[in-house]
Amino acid sequence: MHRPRKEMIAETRAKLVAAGRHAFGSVGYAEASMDDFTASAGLTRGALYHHFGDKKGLLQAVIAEIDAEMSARLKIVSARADNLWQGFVDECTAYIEMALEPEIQRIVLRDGPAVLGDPSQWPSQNECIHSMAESLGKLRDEGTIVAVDVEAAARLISGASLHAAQWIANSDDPETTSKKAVKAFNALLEGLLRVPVPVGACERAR
Amino acid sequence: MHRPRKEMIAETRAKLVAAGRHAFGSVGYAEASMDDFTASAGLTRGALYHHFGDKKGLLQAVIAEIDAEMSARLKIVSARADNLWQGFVDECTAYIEMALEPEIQRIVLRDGPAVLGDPSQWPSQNECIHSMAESLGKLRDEGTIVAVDVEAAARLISGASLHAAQWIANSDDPETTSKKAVKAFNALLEGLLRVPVPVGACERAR
DNA sequence: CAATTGGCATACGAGGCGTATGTCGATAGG
DNA sequence: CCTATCGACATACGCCTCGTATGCCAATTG
Repeated sequence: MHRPRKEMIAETRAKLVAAGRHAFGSVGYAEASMDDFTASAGLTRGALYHHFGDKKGLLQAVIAEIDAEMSARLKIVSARADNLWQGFVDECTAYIEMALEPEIQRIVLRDGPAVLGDPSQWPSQNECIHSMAESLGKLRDEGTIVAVDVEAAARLISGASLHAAQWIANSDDPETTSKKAVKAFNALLEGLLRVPVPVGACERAR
Repeated sequence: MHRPRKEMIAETRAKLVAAGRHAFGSVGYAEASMDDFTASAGLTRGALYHHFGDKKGLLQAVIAEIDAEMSARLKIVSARADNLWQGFVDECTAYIEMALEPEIQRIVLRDGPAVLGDPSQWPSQNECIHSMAESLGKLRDEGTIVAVDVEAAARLISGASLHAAQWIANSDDPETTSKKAVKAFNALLEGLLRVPVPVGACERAR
């Protein structure tokens, strides 16, 4: 019976990830002492180095976990809508809302890029951006949006969402700031839509 | 004659900022040793702590310097165009191009937010975002764009530009990636436009 | 010309990180 | 059933970096 053994190991990994996630999320990556948060999990740095190589390795594992959760949430949101476009807009809104959560904002959106470099190069290949690109691909095939590179559009939108979220989160009056941001955001999104008026006007102008 | 004295002090400050800027830009904030780069300027950490308080203080000074340069460049670009909309589009393009520069990308866009927090709260109140918001305000008064909060729009656009730039910079084929990004970016920008589209905008979008 | 201020260097202590090494229990082969 | 090996994790050590306290020297000021 070699199950208990494997389970203990998995549990140790999980405890380290959880402790790291909490520490990174609350005090930030740079200020999180490995001695401290491994001890809070009843372990030492020895276990951390054994499983993750170094502090960066643990950060990667933490981010991969959060990224998977975000991706799952986005998929649920987009699948729930009546039509594809609405599903996509809901997905964007959900993305902004997730970016408002302190843990996600700090670990994935601030410390992550600073420590691990550009997110588009991460091993956990930004599941949630891929999810958005997928939705955009369907919309393009459907003819709802103009012909653009879906990954490019997804990245631009996620970038805009991210900044909007940070701006809102640190605002004096998050409520009204949020309204402003969402309105401007929707205006930008309409640029993607293949509606008669803008396109016709564009061609006539030529 | 108290000029030489003041000049020496200003020169020391400038040397520290320059050394820090170089170190932060090449190896990153976290990896930059204060002992090393102050020594490279012929000084010690004593001078740094005297003038800037701590490592973060120097980073702020470096970012303020870079931000001022960026703002000046953007103002020149937007003033050079034939009409306001064209000037704004040029400004956005220039912003993306600046975000491609490794020094700006690393110091202002990656390490800065991680160490100093959300850029919208910085003392150097993001001059360049303010510049973009100004341009947008004129466009709105002119009736060229729809009625949105200009600061919100400016932040969304800068966020999108920033991500686009990082994506391009780390791409295997920056040339074609750039084309994709710019096309998608222009599509989003058209969401801001009232119809009819000003002449010139269409060709650029295609 | 003396006193004081301020710019900057030196010296010291405290963590934090990474590595090398040790220990113990579990698994596997005979 | 017994033993050898391997892997999971802890402990111990040295290096580096940061922040502060202290000291020195030159320049300004009255």
